Amino acid sequence: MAKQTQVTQRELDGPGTVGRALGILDIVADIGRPARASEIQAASSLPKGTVYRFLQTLTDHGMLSHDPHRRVYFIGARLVRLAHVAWKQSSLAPVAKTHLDALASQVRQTIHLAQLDGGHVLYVDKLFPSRPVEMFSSAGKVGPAYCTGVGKAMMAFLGEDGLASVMAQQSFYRFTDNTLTSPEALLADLALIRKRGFAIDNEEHERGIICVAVPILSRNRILLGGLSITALQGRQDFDDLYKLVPIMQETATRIAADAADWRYPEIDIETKELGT
Amino acid sequence: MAKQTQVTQRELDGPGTVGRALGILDIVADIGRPARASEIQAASSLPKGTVYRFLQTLTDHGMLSHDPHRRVYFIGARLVRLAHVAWKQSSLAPVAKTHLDALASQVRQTIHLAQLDGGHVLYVDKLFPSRPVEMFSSAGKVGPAYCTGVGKAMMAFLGEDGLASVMAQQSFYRFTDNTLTSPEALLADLALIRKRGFAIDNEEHERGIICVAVPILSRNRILLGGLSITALQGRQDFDDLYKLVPIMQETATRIAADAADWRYPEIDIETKELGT
DNA sequence: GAATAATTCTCAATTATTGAGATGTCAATT
DNA sequence: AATTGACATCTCAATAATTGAGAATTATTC
Repeated sequence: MAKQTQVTQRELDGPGTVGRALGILDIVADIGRPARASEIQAASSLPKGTVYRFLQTLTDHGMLSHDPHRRVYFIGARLVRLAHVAWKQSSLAPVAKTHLDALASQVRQTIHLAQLDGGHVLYVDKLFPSRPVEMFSSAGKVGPAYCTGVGKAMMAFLGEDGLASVMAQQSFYRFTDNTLTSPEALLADLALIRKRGFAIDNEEHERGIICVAVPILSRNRILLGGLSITALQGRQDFDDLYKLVPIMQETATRIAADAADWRYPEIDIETKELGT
Repeated sequence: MAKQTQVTQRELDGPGTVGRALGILDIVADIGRPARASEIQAASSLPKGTVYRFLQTLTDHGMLSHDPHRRVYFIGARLVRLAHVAWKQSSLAPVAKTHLDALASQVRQTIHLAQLDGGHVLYVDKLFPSRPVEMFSSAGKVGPAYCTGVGKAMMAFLGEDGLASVMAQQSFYRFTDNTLTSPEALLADLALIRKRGFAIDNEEHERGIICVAVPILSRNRILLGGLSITALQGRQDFDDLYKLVPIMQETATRIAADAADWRYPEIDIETKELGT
């Protein structure tokens, strides 16, 4: 139960067999390493037999893998396949790629592309100018919404209903001295962000890390995602970052425009080229 | 129903609510683009009501996303998060990374890292020397096993039971003139591969593409994955590729050795560093 | 090798799933 | 505009699958 990975407990009880099964899946993902059945059952609120049965079912269906030797279960490779599809069709990353590349070549700083998922920030792409890109290693990571630049930038442009739901899922854990730890403080900041059009993170999540972030909004102002540029406190200050906001906003606009056209292509020819 | 994406129909009937739900998930993934409910229901063998209910359930749980305007469902972003975990803990990619980088810098050719999943080849990493790396865009892709280098390299070193199951899932669709289109031909090739220790793909999947591939085997000869180097027919021939086999095998050995140590770390400190 | 923990199995009661059809909703067409 | 047809959602009683406590089995620890 690491503070970071605080994924709001999904409803594991009541009706809904599939919901419960997916809950097990989440528990395994939260544990984040191969886990024993007993451990998983302890983390769940379900009776022994049920959990063991679910583990078998999920394993049979490839959602989990099972190492009989060590007697551990872990997230199965089948999900990697599903994720490929997910990432391609349900994330902004493919659409944003060219625009982010362009941005990266200009600003030469770490850029994150993120979306909201279940009240948390889901990073779908990351550009780090010096090192090449690390594959999934950053895409797929989740982070808190209330204390990150992208998180706040996105929350600020959420509809009333959506915002309420996301707010309810924030833990307000104090990561640093600057972390906003109350709904009131956060809402105040969100109002400001909405007004000026971008968010800042002043070491609220991690000491020494500051960033600016802008939302990515569709033409009809629907929130699509967020985009941030990160810097190390000391090496750069907010005055430097502020200068980047216009170009970031322009990038966001371009991404949104492309997203409108590309998000639901009628025919999606799978990139033919593939090795062997 | 593209020929490429021929994923064997999973059991959608009989007992097993979760199985059926996951089947729906697969159907959506197979379609590969946002799909209407009716389309999904048609692809399934389940009655209307059931499918619609599953779609709602899966959407509620974030496995699918739903665009009410266009009335389409598509794979949800939540899977991207799960996949991050999957990729990290259930794929060879993180472990293999350094070794593949080393290999890439020496051979300067396209390298694929793959694993077997449900009878198909699941690519978990790809190194393309010239362009940097494209994120998920290649990881997560699936390909046929019977007509690709890695696929055959892996099949050749499968246990009897495992091989039977994988064989049963091959479509033997003829992609090119060289494609092996019968179990017999394939088995003969597998015997040869087992003997000499590596596989070749002589334009069996795609015209003009040739490759060599080696299996990645644990110390106790358990199949972990496969590794291939691709070339364009004409620019290079097999004599060139054969020269690479030793270094590939050495890389495979190193990966296997690391995998034994790293695959199930007791404590897995999530890479702390993460933007904002 | 005994003791303890972890996992699998058993089985009747229960309850959630089912699915055919009726109802509601949207979009295109005449 | 109004009608049509396709699509999506909802209803509800019968059914069949899930459930879960506990026993039996298997591994692991001391």
